[in-house]
Amino acid sequence: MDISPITIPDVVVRRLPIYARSLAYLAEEGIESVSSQELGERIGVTAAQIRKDLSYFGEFGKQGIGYNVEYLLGHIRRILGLTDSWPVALVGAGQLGQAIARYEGFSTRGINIVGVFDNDPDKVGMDLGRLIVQSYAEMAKLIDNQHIRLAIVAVPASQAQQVVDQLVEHGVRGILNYAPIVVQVPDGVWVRHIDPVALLHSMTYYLAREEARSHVDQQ
Amino acid sequence: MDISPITIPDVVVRRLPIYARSLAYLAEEGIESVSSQELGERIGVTAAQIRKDLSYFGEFGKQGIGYNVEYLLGHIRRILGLTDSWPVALVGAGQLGQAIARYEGFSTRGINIVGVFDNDPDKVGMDLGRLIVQSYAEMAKLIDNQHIRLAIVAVPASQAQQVVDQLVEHGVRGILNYAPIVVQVPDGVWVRHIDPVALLHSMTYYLAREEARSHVDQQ
DNA sequence: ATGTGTGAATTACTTCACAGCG
DNA sequence: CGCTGTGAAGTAATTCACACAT
Repeated sequence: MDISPITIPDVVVRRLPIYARSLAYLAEEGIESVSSQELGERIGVTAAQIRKDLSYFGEFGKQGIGYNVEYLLGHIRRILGLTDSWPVALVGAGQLGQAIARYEGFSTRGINIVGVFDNDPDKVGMDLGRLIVQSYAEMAKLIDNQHIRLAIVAVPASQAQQVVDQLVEHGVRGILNYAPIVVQVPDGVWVRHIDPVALLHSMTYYLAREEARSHVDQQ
Repeated sequence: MDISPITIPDVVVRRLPIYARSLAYLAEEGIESVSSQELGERIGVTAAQIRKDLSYFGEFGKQGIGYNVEYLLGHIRRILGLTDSWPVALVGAGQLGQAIARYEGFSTRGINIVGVFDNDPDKVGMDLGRLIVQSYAEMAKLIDNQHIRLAIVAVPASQAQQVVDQLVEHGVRGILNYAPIVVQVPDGVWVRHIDPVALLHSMTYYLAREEARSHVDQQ
């Protein structure tokens, strides 16, 4: 029934934003052309990987030259659906939620936080500069009315699942989850997790082994 | 020269902290035993994957029963080097750095932020509750004296590389980088990146396609 | 010359499926 | 029985290497 034959591997989709990010810096620097080799060195992937990844979507380079930075960046942005900015609901107005709400780096990259929500009555009404914390009731209305598809969850782990359930119920289809818990969502809903502690733990593994090794070496 | 034959795939190492996190919740709930099936359902991986991952490190389960939660958790913590807490330097005392400094979830999981540093004279001296912002000169001293191996970088992209260079120079071997740039490090130094915008962009890809599809369907 | 785009080869990762143990 | 641990089988992802375009 569906015509599109090949689905793009998720690993590739996850790399595209990194390519876009690096290309944006190159554009800022006024660099007009870049080879897969050069781009790869900047972001720590092989040239072949970049070429292969891009080949899923078309032919954007010129043999013997490389890629036109603006041209490729425009294409990747279009592929990622970043031609318009995306309205995003932010749930949780604690330390982390406040920092996210105040972070300037979202709007410059097509992410527009349109509401901050918390169920703590003490937080509702709080002024976060550009935004004022609202209740969950307002959240439901906003998502419905403005057709919000993306949300950031920055609530404690104990509340994350029920918040996600509510978001999904109202039509959110992509969730960036800062709570240290794997949330369950139905098919068709995307979740990405951010757990800084888990990332640190995946490094302590190597550091602990290195530490042990160097002690042995000293014997 | 080295005896250890098989090196563990990094994907496996990255999953261990997720297993540990989930096991810690199970322990809190008072659950004593868990099967790979049950654990897998909680965290969204297959039972076979969990068993295979664990098999790299030993045999921790009992046939017909499953895994003792405390026992397995203890083993994973030991594997990850989490028997003692890790001292960590935090660089950058902006909105994000402040939120990280105040976050309670580090200390409960073996990560102890022992210093916050910023090169902005206006920020140095700032009271962040448990910690006071110090200068980069103090940072170098602390890393040297306390033998700090882990750092969190929460400075603007433009400063990230030079901060990382300094950290590495003083002996830091694991870096959690919040700056939206891929930093270059020598061999033997580990870096993990957190870029919420890139994660959101990897979801807009799917949402944009879904959106387009539903419009076609309506014709 | 230089650097893309891509099938083929390789390597890495996941899942299967079942022997064996409690 | 139920569920682990694990070789074998099956997928997926990456890298190679080269024809071809500029």
